[in-house]
Amino acid sequence: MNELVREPKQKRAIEKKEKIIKAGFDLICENGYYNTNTAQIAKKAGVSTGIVYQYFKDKYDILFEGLERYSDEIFFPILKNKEISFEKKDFDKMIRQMIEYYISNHKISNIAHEEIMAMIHSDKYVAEFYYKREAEMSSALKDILIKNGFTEENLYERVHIMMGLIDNLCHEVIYHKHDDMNYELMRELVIDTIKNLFKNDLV
Amino acid sequence: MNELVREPKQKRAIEKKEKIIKAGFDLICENGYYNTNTAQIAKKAGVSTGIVYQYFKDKYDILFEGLERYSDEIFFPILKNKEISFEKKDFDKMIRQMIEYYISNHKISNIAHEEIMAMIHSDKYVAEFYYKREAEMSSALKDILIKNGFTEENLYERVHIMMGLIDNLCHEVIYHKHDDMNYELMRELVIDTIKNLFKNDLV
Amino acid sequence: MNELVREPKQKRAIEKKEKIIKAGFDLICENGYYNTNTAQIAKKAGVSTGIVYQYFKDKYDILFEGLERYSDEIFFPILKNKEISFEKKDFDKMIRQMIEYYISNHKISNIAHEEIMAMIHSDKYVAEFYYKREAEMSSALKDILIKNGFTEENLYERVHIMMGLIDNLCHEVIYHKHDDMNYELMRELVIDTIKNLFKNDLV
Amino acid sequence: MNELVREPKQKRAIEKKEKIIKAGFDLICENGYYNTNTAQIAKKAGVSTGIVYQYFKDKYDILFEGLERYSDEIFFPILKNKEISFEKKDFDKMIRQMIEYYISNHKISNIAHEEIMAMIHSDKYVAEFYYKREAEMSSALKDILIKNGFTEENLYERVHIMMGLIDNLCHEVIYHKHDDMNYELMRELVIDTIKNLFKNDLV
DNA sequence: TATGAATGAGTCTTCATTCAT
DNA sequence: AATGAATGAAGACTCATTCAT
Repeated sequence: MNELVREPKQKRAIEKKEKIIKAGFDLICENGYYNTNTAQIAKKAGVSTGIVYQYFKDKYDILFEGLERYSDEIFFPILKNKEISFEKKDFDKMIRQMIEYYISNHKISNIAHEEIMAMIHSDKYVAEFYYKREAEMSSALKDILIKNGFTEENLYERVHIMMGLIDNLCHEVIYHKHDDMNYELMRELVIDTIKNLFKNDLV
Repeated sequence: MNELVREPKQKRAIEKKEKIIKAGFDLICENGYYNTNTAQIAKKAGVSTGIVYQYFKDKYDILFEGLERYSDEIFFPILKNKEISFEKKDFDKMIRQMIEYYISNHKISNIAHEEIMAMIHSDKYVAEFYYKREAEMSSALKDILIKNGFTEENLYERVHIMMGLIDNLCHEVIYHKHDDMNYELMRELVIDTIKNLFKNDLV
Repeated sequence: MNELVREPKQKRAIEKKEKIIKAGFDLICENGYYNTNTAQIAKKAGVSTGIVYQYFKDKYDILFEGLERYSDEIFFPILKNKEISFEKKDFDKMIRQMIEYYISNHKISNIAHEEIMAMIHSDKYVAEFYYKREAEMSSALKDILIKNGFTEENLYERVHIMMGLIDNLCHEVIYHKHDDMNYELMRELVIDTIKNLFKNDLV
Repeated sequence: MNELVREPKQKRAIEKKEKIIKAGFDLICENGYYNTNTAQIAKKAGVSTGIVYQYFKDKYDILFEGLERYSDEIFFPILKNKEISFEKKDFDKMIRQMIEYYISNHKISNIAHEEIMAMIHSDKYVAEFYYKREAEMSSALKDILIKNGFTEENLYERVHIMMGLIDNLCHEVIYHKHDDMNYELMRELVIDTIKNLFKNDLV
């Protein structure tokens, strides 16, 4: 363990640190944590192996800082999307937009998404981080909905269930096209189900 | 890579192979694939390291055969449960039983479940295997429901959505107790949601 | 840390372990612990680097087992010397023989002696081991002297002081020939001093 | 190897160099040469790592200059002690004072003493330096004794033997309390032995 | 079949030293 | 004269896989 891990202050150093994080995270997202080594990370970041350990405690630390920087982009980009209308009257449209957005986003970071999910399931701290972030995002979405006139009652729970439904649907659509599953139909069933969850708000 | 992997025919040999699979799978489930080595597996199985490579192409092969043998126990034990009534008139009870069963089962194989989920997300072939099995199980459940009087229309899709809802709920309950989430409430919401999915069958 | 360090049972394996200990100890004695690496040890022992860690927990472990095997040869060979007479009447001769023996022995394992002394001074466990062994040897010498008619009173302490005097003298003679020091004279002074320590036994 | 090591002439530069030497020596004394790195030294000295190599050829050089500055304090402080009377008539008292002083001094710089001893035994140049200094100190002590009326004959050799006896005794007392060794007794035996060495001077 | 000893490439990490600024 | 970022070789240790018996 290097006791002299430094927090870079000069602009160039900060950029270098970011480069390492990006390179490390990209590689891990592409090949998995165990199939990525520090030499590869250093090479991709355009630095020497030694410098890596002046910015990071260990290989794991690179992953973790990467998670902090980039996992929102992969898992929770919806709330940043300005085109989605969260108004009650646009509910049906909103759900459809969220699904569309989710799927297109998943498709871009397909492998990354899966590799990170793998880590969430195998590493305690990654899991902790992810679930905390997930809770924050559910809360944020809840707040947005309240602002748009949704009833507060059970809202957190309903939002959570809704996110799960969307998540499962999209995952299904993207990854494991079962031949005998009708995805158009499934999408409509999911949307109906979500609407039912919010039936009190939708008159 | 050993080209001479043999399929054991004698009884003792078959038992030995099974021992290795069991030992390997147990260890991987407990500590993860990358944190389990072949020496440990051999030791736990009570065989020499060398013999392992007469039964298996490589370490990965042990995992895979383990998956084939034991993953159902971890992921899809519900259908084997004789106490669950799948009749239409017991629908509410059925859902509750499934949730109960799912949770108690998860709790037992907590770590195993997570480690395998990790592999599903990081390994193409494990994923393929799992999703195929998942589809088979959904089909089987669908058939059971049909036998018990459920409408066939969209049934496969509805079953899939239902399983996802239960899965998310249980995962939530078991792993990441968010302080501000009311799980009793959530459970009832999920059950209502599922009932809504099958409203045509439930008059 | 390798949990699977094995204690070799087959003859060839035991020989191999001994070879590693010998190679490691020799290299450490010649170049010092920090200037010896595991690859060198393996090479000198004629084995691969990997095998080293099947017999030893770590590099330090090699050193320590070497100490247990060989340090007596370097530090306390006197008692094994059959030619030395420990009888009271031969006291003067005995001292001279011990000095001779010590010096010739030191000269052979000159560097080894110093490298181990270095470790004794810098490593807690090596020190502990050495001082325990030293005490055992002083006790053994005491017992021999008692058997040869020496008074038991204060004998342990007198033996210890005697050993220190011989040690210093020999070290002086071998390592740092100070130009202005007369070693012949010093030797005689030391012998006289020792005789004085045992004057009650020597009439 | 840096060919441009400069000898600092300005006061501030000299102070900086001294700071590095002190920091380096302190750290090495505490943790050993191999467990001290240049970054730690620079940090403790309050300078940058780069500057170190403007004042010193390499890490070893820092150690060596430290030795030159500070080793006397650790190994030969006795001669500087004004309270010790070296007169013939106070001989018994002198020996006792020296032993006391030695022990209390050892106790303070316990670890430092051992770490430097380790280097003396493992490094040729450190050994050379130390033994030269030791000889100078013996000479100085000899001169003091002559001034106080001691016979010159064999004095250098007798002083050396005496120092060795004290050294061994103190080391014994401080480091490895053997349960079965009577230290009070040993001390008296050593004092008697030393007196015997100087019996011609003590009538 | 079976053993377990043996291999050696591969991994993370450290650190003395140099270099751009 | 000074900084501290950067280098990269080197080291301890691991482990899937093979081999001699």
